[in-house]
Amino acid sequence: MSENELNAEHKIIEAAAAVFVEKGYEGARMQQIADKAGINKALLHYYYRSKDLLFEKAFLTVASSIFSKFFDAFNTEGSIFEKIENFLTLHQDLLFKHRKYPVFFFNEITRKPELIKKLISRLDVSEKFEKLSQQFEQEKRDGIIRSDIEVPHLMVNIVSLSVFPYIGRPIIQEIMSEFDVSYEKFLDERRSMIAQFVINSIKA
Amino acid sequence: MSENELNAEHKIIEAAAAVFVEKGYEGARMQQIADKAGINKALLHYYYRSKDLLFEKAFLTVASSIFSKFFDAFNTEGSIFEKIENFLTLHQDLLFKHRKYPVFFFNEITRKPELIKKLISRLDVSEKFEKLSQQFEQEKRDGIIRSDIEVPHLMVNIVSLSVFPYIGRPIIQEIMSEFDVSYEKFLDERRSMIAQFVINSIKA
DNA sequence: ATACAATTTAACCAACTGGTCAAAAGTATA
DNA sequence: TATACTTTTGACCAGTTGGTTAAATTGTAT
Repeated sequence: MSENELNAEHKIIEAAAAVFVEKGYEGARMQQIADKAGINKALLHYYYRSKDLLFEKAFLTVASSIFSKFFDAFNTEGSIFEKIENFLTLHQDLLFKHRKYPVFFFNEITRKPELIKKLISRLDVSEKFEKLSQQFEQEKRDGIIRSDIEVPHLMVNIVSLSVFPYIGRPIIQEIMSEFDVSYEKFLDERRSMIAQFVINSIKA
Repeated sequence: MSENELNAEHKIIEAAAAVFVEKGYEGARMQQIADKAGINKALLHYYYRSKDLLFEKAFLTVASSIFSKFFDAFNTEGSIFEKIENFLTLHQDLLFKHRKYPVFFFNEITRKPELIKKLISRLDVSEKFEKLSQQFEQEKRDGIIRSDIEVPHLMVNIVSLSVFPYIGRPIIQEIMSEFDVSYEKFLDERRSMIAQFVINSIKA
């Protein structure tokens, strides 16, 4: 088996992920997934039994791969400000590469919240967040960031600012186009702006 | 016709909006909408021809009602900081009341971006944003907010911070539950935190 | 070459979906 | 009350959907 001639099992997951992200669970069709994978529809059921199980497998595969990268960004050398910048660079790169993923992801976990428990138990989220949280608390004690900063809020703020322009893209882009602002340029500006905005608001 | 005995046309829109928000366009069933409205399925088509047209009518009705309120918050007396606080209070009240709306809204406009043009032309968005933008620029010239603040980014930042905890609720809530943080409390804390966070980062 | 298991397919199916239609029920007008 | 209209309904339909099955094909070990 060569590297680009994947086996059916793997081809199916790739095709399923692409179709599910594009159309959502309800809008996706098993036939379309089979076509994209270049196989017969019955083979989908041979390997993954049902649409539900195929979705879960594809969802968890892609989500695990993406989320595990997020934590890596904080396991780098440097100050807390540099780490925030590292995370945002990685986050923005991934968002740029997978523009449709955020809306898909948040829609599906809202439709079926059990997915989150399965995703979290795959990655070692608790432990990683614990470390991250302690790091922020240390920076507070060291007087590097403001002592009234609540760490959970700060983390949510950083992700919010980074991901929302991709979730709300159609409406923000349309409004901005009326003011002749290019959305590509807008997104690019945000790369440095967000870090600046966050750091401004937390530095002691 | 009494006030709570609505006519069929109106009952249908209310039922449609509820089912569409709950299940999304693809997941919603005409039969379920008819049941919720307490009428026959054929009557849906009698009034609104097709699922597509019914969806568009229900979507635009609800979205227009919500969005028009947003602009009101900025047409109040007081400093720019008070206006930001006003907007965030209203925004958070609406989000609390319609928790499932954001994910529905952003999913549907991603699926069908034409909806945005129709929504924007209904409200007088261009004019309202122009006014709002000029107001921010004036505050910059008056030295009340930092002169390097880009207004479009600031507006997106404010909305991002406010709405994201409702979009990402399932995953944030699950992670926080592992650290014994109540999500209700977390959302409540954000009401004052967001305004503080934004003002910290823009005040001159 | 043969037997056996794993993979892949074409054909099929029952359930469901959005949508139609002709008839019935209701309502106003003369 | 007879007439013309709008509103509401039950029954129905064609197309689509996820899923099944038995047979064919391929791979593999003996």
